[in-house]
Amino acid sequence: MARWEPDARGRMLAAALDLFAEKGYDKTTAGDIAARAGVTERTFFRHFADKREVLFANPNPLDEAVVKAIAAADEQEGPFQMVLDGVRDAAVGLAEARSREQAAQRARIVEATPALQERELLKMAAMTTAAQVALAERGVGEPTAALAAHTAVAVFQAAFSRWVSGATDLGLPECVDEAAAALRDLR
Amino acid sequence: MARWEPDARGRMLAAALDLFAEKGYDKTTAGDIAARAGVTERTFFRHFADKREVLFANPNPLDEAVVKAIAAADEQEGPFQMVLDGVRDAAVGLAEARSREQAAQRARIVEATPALQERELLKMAAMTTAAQVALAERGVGEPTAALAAHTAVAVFQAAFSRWVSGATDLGLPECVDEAAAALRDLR
DNA sequence: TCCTCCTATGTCAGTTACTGACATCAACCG
DNA sequence: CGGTTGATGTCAGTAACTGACATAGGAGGA
Repeated sequence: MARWEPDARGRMLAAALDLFAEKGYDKTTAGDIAARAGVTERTFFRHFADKREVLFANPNPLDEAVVKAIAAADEQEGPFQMVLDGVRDAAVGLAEARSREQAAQRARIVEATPALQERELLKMAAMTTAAQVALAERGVGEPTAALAAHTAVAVFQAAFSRWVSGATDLGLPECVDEAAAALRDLR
Repeated sequence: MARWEPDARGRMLAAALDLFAEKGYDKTTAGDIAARAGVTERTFFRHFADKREVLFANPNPLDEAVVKAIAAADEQEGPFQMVLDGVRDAAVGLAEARSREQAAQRARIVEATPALQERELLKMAAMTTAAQVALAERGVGEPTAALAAHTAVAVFQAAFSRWVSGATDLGLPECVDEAAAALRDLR
């Protein structure tokens, strides 16, 4: 028999989501989450760098998909299109990992808490930087790489918020296509 | 005679900048800053919502310039151009308020500290949202407004980082122009 | 002139997010 | 069977905040 119940991490993840939805992020202490998961607070902080991270612990981060797509992109595609393809792949992956309702609940929690918005922004910025670096490796110089990356990520964010809002029946990847089309019409 | 030295806030602002540059953000406690400014820690937190805010307490925030410019924009300008004009105005304001060297020192501190990057990102996001709202008031719908705002802010960020890097002799507003031109060539 | 309210600050105790050091013990490995 | 490992517990400590209350110049009115 094991010394402890297995999957402490999974239990903490679930407990955190529940508690944040029930009482809100601010009124939930790290100790609360640990207690509901049947572990100590110290164990919580061994698994998650900080209280916010529990909402951002993602087994397959979006960055990867983006970087991979850029590395594999067709030679003659423009830099923006490269990142956009990557972002679309990431969207496919995300939609497979989470239902829209799950994503929406999480989004509601994040939206209600500035501290969590900050962290989300940081993750998006990491994705942007990753794309930038990947572009640089394909020979794209500054500031083109930065702009392409920022713009494509903006498309992703617009698509994501539209998907989550429930204003459309489209899937997340299709929302990306839609937002990309809107961008082309911009200017 | 006054009960306390005047301009406690200004002293804390200066002390914080000094200490962050000397010891780094993480190794500087709120108490350290307060002590150097000749006040108590409690007073520090009365002036700044949290330790990070001391680096972001800006008398005239960039948002304002952007919103104002969008509200005043020419009827026939496209939404992206409206935000871009606003962002350029903001750049003029920022360059007037701070020398490039001041901006660079601050940027170095922020760059070295994830917690500060998060806050910076949040401020940028606030600027984006403000622009989005201002566009909506001019009748621009979603997701166009979101994309225009995000893209223009990306231009600003690219311009700012180029200006601060010292890789060019251009002023900040001219860097914005340059980045905007690079964007037009993108696709 | 004196009284009163206002405001910025000080004082202090408390909560919560984290961190480091060390102990424990099932499981695994030779 | 004994030694090692790894996930967890325990405990003490630091630092970021927060709320409640005290203090005393200064401004304004009676």
